[in-house]
Amino acid sequence: MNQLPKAYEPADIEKKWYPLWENRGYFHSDPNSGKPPYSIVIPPPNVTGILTLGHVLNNTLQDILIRYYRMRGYEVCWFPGTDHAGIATESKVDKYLRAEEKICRDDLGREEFIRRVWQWKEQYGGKIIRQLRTLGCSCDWQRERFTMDEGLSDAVRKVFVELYRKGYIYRGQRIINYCPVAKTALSDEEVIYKDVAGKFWHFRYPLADGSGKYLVVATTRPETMFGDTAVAVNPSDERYRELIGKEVMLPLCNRPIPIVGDEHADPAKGSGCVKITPAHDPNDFQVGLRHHLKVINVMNADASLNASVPAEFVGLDRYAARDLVVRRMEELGLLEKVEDIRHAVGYSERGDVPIETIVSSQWFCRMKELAAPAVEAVESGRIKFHPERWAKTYFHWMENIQDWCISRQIWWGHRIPAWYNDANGEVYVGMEPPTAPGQWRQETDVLDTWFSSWLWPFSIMGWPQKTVELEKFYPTNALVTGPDIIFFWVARMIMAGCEFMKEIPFRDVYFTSIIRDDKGRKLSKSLGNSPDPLDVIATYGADALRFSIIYIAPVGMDIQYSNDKCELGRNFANKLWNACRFRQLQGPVSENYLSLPPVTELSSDEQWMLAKLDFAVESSAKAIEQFRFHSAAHDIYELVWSTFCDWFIEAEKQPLRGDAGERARALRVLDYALDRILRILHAFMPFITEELAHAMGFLEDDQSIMFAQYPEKSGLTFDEGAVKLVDGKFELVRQGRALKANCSIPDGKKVSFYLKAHDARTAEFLKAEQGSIAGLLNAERLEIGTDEYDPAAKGAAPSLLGELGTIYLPLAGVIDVEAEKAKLNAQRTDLAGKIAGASARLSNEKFVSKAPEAVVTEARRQLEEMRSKLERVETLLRSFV
RNA sequence: GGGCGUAUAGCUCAGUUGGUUAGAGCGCUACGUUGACAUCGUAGAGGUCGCAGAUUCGAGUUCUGCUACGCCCACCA
Repeated sequence: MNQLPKAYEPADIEKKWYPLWENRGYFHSDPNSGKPPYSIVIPPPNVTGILTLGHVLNNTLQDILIRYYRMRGYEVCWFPGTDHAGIATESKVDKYLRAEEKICRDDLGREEFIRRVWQWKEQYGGKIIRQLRTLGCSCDWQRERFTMDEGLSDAVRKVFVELYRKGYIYRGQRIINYCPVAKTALSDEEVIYKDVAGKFWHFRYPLADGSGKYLVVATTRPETMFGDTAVAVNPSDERYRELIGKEVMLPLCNRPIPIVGDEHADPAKGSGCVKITPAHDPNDFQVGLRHHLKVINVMNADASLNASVPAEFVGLDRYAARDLVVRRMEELGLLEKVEDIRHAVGYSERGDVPIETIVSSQWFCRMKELAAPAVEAVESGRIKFHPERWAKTYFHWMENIQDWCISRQIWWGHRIPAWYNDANGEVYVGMEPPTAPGQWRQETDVLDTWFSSWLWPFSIMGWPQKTVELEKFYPTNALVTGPDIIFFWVARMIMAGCEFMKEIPFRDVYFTSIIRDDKGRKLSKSLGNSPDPLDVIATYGADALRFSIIYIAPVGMDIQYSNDKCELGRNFANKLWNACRFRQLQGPVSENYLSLPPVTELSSDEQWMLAKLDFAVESSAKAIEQFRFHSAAHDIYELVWSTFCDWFIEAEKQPLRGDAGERARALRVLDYALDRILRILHAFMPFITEELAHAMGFLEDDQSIMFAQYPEKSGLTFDEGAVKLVDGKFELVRQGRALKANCSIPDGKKVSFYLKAHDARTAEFLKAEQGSIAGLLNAERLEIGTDEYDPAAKGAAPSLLGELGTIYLPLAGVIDVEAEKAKLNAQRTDLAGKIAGASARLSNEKFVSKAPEAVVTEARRQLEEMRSKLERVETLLRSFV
């Protein structure tokens, strides 16, 4: 066994263990094992993606669950993989080709472009998957999948065909969101609304009867006026009732359009007249349907104006057209006024440009029927959300669910399995191309990326084939993801699971916090405030990053992250390292550390330690099972640093210097505790715990802490009184140190203390602990008694009162009497106030009669205690006179 | 417009079903290398728990209203 270096250096250790784990197949699961299953599917990162702090948090949490349940004896499987991310990848590769080869998508043509994307994917894709290994994630890499793998593509086609045959999937002409950069339709969820400054133009539309009268209509989108096919007024609006059925002359086009009566027009808004552009506005589209209006699309795919508009506007970009329309209207004296407004404008999620709403022929999926069982699954509690409140968001969306626009006019993705026969107008939809004779032309559109993602929990396990993986691991246990994709992904997976598997895809959904910088800003490349996790790992270590991010993650709120917060985890790792180093310097591991001697043979300190350890074993396990990771991390941190290192190791330095029996027992308890601490911690800090478990001799070379059993409680029953006495003992030690510090005595200088116990039984305990207390105080001499101690007789002595007694620091002649008196007076005032409060409460008849018995008894006990404390303070004060 | 969240120490946050004297980490101050650890130790300063009411013997904790900040959904001709 090599001696541990003085400081923990994570780099080499992390590099050593991960390949070893992976090569030994530790991450690979056996669906045929008899163990109970525990499974998670990874939220598949984009194949173009690189590791961000969001991924670090998300995947650390999943790894904690996986490692925890593995140690609990489950057959765990964490299914990893990546998403083809249609639009994102297509534009990324397009950019790459433009930069590297000065060619673009359209130069290559569909087939060649797709070939090049695959090529790019093989070469650069999936980087994030390699980075997850650096973080220590114990994914079953042999089961890694990609959403465009053959099997997963089968699943997509099968689902499409099934839903088509069921009548849920249909092709229709409707208003959709359109991104002029990606030149494709988008779903409602891919539109981000931003509040921006804009203008509200009020135009005069002259009546067609030549009377010179006009109607005023207002718009934020002047360039779409060429698509106007009516002006609507409310039928109940007296001002315009007479005009319904008449026509206005659409300026610039000089095309007459009807005035229709429709409830959509709100008499209270503006002039009460509203222009109707069915091709470019969802509401107007509905009005158009009601009145059988013409639908005139005025835009090309890139959002420039098309040939349906007057010649001087054709080909103009939408914003150039807007300016020109306004100018021409003004010239015609038809611009009534312009208002500045702030309004929400839809932006394309990927392209970050304003989207267009246009009428277009697309494929849709009807969602209402699919939503019903998915709502029920969450309502009934079969699926639980953590934090629970996200269920409200989910219900709200599900109850108002709209049909899903699933077709995309791009090339990278699952091509829609539909074929058209132009000769007879027939449409064929099937898993395989049509075999019927005739000229068949396949649909050129591909499916929305999420149309494969929503099948992920079962397509990754081989569906539609019947596989042992599905049999064993579906439904999965937990899903860990961000609340930002609750609609995109979580809701749809639940729907798909219910529809195609007739079974929910997961039981618990844990929504992670969003990570921000230390100023509360979102992390983004453009702000340059997005740290590279690999740099952080290189600086602090993967364990440190993992532990820190869990430790600082507030419950259900955003995380304020900065790299220096990783010092917490690094320091913690180093503390643990040195605790083990201390133990190692004491000699080889105890033979029998896996068990404990009977309680009666343990010192009170040891009982104290083991009682705290038992508590932490239980509380941290419960916290993990309830998805309170942050609380588990805090419990363990406290256990290791404060309980084990600050107090227990320090206290055990005495028995370690004792006789052989005492020393052996101390070593055995230290080993027992350390072994368990490492196992509790392993899920959080996999590398250092594996290293230490081996270095300490807890494991053989061919073993791994990954499969060590998660600790159970010791099974011993500790004397509660004894544990409390130790708490009191440590309090006295703390007070003794405080006395020394208050008198400005350097730690290194040895002084004598006098300890007066409150009663004979306590005195007996303290006497038994005399050596221990003296050691912890680094005291020259420590006297213990119950007899009356007269500080004046030995010179004025500063003192402090604890639960068990009073500790004195006799300093003949050297202490500041006035300062001492001031301190005691402050203590007296404090106690008197509290006693007044407590006795007031106790003399309140209502409190005594209504509060639970235990609370009243406890209050009485405390009052008594404070009174006797006060008495002692006053005695001391008198002694100074 | 509808919904959700947050407000506790200088900063970031804990605080379980109401029950004594509200905690931690970082930062700050003082002292300190006693053979695990200066990535450390010891001690200390620092809080009328956003505001106003209500319920209760008792409220950081429950209820109502308000203020501030943040997020989501919808609408905006």
